[in-house]
Parts: sequence; C-alpha cells; structure tokens
Amino acid sequence: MADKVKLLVIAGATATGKTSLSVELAKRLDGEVICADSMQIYDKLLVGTARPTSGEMQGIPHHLMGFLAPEKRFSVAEYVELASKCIDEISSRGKQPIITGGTGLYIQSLTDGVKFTQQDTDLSVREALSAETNEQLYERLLKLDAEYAKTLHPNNRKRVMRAVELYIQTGTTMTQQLANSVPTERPYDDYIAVLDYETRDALYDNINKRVDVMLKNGLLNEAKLVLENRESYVTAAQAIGYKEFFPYFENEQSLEQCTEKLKQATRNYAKRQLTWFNRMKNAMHYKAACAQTSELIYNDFIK
RNA sequence: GCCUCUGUAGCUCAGUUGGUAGAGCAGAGGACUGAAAAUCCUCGUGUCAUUGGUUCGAUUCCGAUCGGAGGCA
Repeated sequence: MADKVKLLVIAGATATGKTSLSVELAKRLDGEVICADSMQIYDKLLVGTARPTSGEMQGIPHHLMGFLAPEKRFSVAEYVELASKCIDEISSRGKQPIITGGTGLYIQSLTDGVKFTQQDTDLSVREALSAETNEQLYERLLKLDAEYAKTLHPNNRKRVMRAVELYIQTGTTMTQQLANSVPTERPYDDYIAVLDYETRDALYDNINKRVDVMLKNGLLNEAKLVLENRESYVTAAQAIGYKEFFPYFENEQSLEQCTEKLKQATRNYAKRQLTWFNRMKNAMHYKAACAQTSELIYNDFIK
C-alpha cells in the first residue's frame, strides 16, 4: 500500500486552465507533466490542440506531447501502457508525476489500471465489417454477447463494431473484458482534481475567446495542413479546430461562419467532457472539486 | 404611391383542405474499456405579428394595422 506511486491528476473540460495550473503545481511539487489528451499527443498540431508552448511550460518537462506523427493511429491501450511507463520513470527519479488532460477515457483507464486484452493491431476485421449495416452488426453482437449488446443502441455503430471486432480477434467478449480488466486495487495513490467554472456561461465565454486567439496564432495554417492530409491523418483529422474550416477553404462558407461553427463544436465537446468528469466526481477516488486555485489542490494533495 | 410575397420554438423553416402545431440546428441531461476532440441516446407549449370579421370553433378564410423582402412607378 505504501509503495504505491502518488499521482496527481488535473482533469477538466477544455479551456479551464489545466495547462497553467499543472505547470504551477509542478513547480511547487518538483514534478513533471504527462499529457492525457488524445490530440495533443500529435506532432505538427499545436495551435488547434492548445498544446502548451515552451514559454508556457516554463522549463517543466512535459511528456507524451507531440511525440506521434499525425499519420499514426493511437488507442487507449497504447496510452495506458506509455503513460504507466512514464509515471514509473519519473517517479524513479524522485520527481512527482502529474497527469494533465481532458480525455476522460484515457484518464479513467489509466487511474483504474485497466488491463486491456492482448490484441494485435489489425484493421482487416474492421474493414470487413464496415460493409454491414447497423442492424446487421447489432444482430451479430446480440448473438455473440447479448449482455453487452443490450447496453448499446444499434445506431452506435462504432461501439457495436468494436465489440464484434474484439470477439473475432481475441475470442473475448466485451462483457468478459469489462468484468476482468479492472483490478480490485487501484494502481496509484491517485488524487484527481477536476477543474470547472462557476457557471456554464463563463466556460463558454472562455472557449469563444480562446478560438479567436487561436486564429491570431495561425490556426488556419494548421487547418490547411490537416485538409491537405486528411486522408492520412486518420485520428488527428478528427480534432476539433481543423475540419470546421474545410468549407471555408472550399469556398462554401465564410470564415465567420466556420469560426462560429468551431466555437459551437468546442462548446459541445466541453459539455461531453463535463458529463464524463461529473461521473468521475461521483466515484470514490475523486477528491477535489471545482478548484481554480493551485493552493487548494496543493494543500489537499500533500496531506 | 401601387403590386406581389412574407411574419409559426433562441435560429432556419415545415404544417394545419378551419378542431390551438413539428423538424433540423442551438440549448439541457446522459452513456462511454483498443477511432474518444470520436461515437451514440433522451428532452419540443410556442400570445402560430397585432387587431376586427365570418364561424359552434380561426394560427389556418376575409379585412385592417404594424414589421420584413422583392418588383413597378
């Protein structure tokens, strides 16, 4: 019990100030930051993913940021593996690991210590299944794993397909995986702080302003890059902040329209993040609430 | 000044052959185990511009008034 690594996690929706807060806490705790963000891991995409600049990092080492070519796919399983190693490595040097990011799935899987079923990267099954309709896929899943199928809506194609794929490739059903993947004991002595604003309006206001700043910082150049490579940037092209400008480049919509669309998409995304973190707040391991000041989190963490 | 079209949910618009109305988007809530910034689910009462008339009954038909758009002078 005592030899568990102490882990600080700074979670929260986009534009809640995770970056500056984690740098501040890293300074006080002699720590290093590990990214828990599904898009900031990619190289070449800085402005749109709000990756911290070297100025913002203030000399604090940041890991798992911009290390992957945008052409590469990535997955939670890989994330948990890489982040775990990173935590151990930082901790072995006597530094405090700090996880910072907004991808709920990554954070939860890491802190719960989810053990994913061994599976090779093989897209052939997925490709083979892609010809089937939602109904056909759902029928298939009902036969393989009715229990899990009942928790999904037939329209949720990606999830249905993944569950089928999991079984075909590994012989394990999703129900089995869910039952066996979470260890009874959490791997880290973790402390999760979730950042938020007093009101929804304040959050949305900040998001809108940040989009305007991104545009001044050259967001359109990155968007153009993503547009030109949208075939190969499989995962990265899904990032919010690029695809919204495609209609502008294709002379279908004005820059203003696209900018509004981007602000809206970001607000919608923030809402989804809030839902995720709200659920985490209700779980046992959640400890701090709505703290925008480093003081509160710092004092609570070092207890 | 005249003519035509138009005024319905925060926005864009359907619709009611007269029995008080519904989509998309926005917004709110939720789910989430190898694409997760992805994907998916649930939630729709609003003086149907105002005001008279016809009618058992008008948002729907007729008139007037006030907005808006276009056309002709």
